[in-house]
Amino acid sequence: MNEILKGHVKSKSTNKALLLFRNTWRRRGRRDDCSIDSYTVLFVLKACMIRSCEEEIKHVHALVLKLGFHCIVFVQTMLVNSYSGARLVKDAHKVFDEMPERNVVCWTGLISAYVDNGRPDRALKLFREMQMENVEADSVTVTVALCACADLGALEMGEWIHSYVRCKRGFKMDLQLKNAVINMYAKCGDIGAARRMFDELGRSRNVTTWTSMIVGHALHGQAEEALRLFEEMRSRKHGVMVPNDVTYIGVLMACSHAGLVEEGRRYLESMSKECGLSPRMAHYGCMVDLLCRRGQLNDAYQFVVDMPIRANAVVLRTLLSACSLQGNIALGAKVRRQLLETEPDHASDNVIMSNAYAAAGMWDAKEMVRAQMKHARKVPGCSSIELKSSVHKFISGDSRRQALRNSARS
DNA sequence: TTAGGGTTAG
Repeated sequence: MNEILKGHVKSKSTNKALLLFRNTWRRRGRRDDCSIDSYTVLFVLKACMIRSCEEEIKHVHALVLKLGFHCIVFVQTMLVNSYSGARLVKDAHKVFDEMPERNVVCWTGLISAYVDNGRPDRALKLFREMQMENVEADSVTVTVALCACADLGALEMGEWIHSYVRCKRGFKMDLQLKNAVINMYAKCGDIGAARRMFDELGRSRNVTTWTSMIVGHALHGQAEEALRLFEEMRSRKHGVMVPNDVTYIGVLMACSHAGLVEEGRRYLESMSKECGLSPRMAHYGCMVDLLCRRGQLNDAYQFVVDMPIRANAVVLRTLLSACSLQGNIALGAKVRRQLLETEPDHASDNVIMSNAYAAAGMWDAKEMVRAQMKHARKVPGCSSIELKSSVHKFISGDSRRQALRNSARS
């Protein structure tokens, strides 16, 4: 049965996998050869992880305890990963805490869990704890830790990790890790270091290497270089290098930062025509941003109306912010009405609109929005700085400073 | 037979 389960999970047929397991579970006891073992629950947990269903994971977790498989490290690691996939980081951490022995894979699983769930600061703290427990990081752990640095903008920590892997004897830096280094430098503001690493890679670059560098240049406002790299990537010089949908996000971001409307439209069109890729919300979002930055608000609105998919709140908010900044009250009010349908109770939309009314001297309208805001949920603003490889987080309206002691140099 | 890799709009 395990082989069939494995096949279903591999082909992402999670329904079939769970159905097979349920039937086998029901039949248990009637036959002597009940084939449920720790491998079975491992595959079932993997199916649950793909589905990210909280109830299913908790149900299988209960079964794991009942069957006595809770001390098997493979099962425990899969539980950590499954809980993380369902955004239940506390549960993932609880499983980890209860593990009698932890190896590098389960440490990496929990570090990834925090990165995946928007807590890169906690991820780096764990990375340091892991080292203090003398568990040696491997290339996967380091790749994930570098991603946490990139998310936090923690350049010092990223540099330390980079020099650690370069100096450590016998440590093999594979391409995925090198790509993570490029991404870390680009996101942490050292575009020169990112580019040096990219140049060093030469012919061993893959599509992710190219994409990371294109996105990096775009984020630094170096649109010309980003687009030049894209054209170079597509030239025969580098063999067959097919851009993917993320590469196109980088290209559209570059166009947006440089105000290249026509080029942006052309790239969006070429995405499906030349590469057979379907634009996603993020691509349309880039185009809306591009039109807005050029001051073409009506074109941006028409673009949203003509989009083959319904605009999400992020796209509408891009448009609303641009209307507010450029003083287009009428269009702003129209977009805000759509936003209220798409995502009501988002305080920042009302703040944007209220400020727009205030800037236009429309005090009654402003007061009306302010009155509505009293019932809205407010999410506090948050920022962080890195000092001597420690990340310090500040929450607005909160005098407490959360010093996150994740010093790297221990 | 068994666990981990992270280039994504604002």
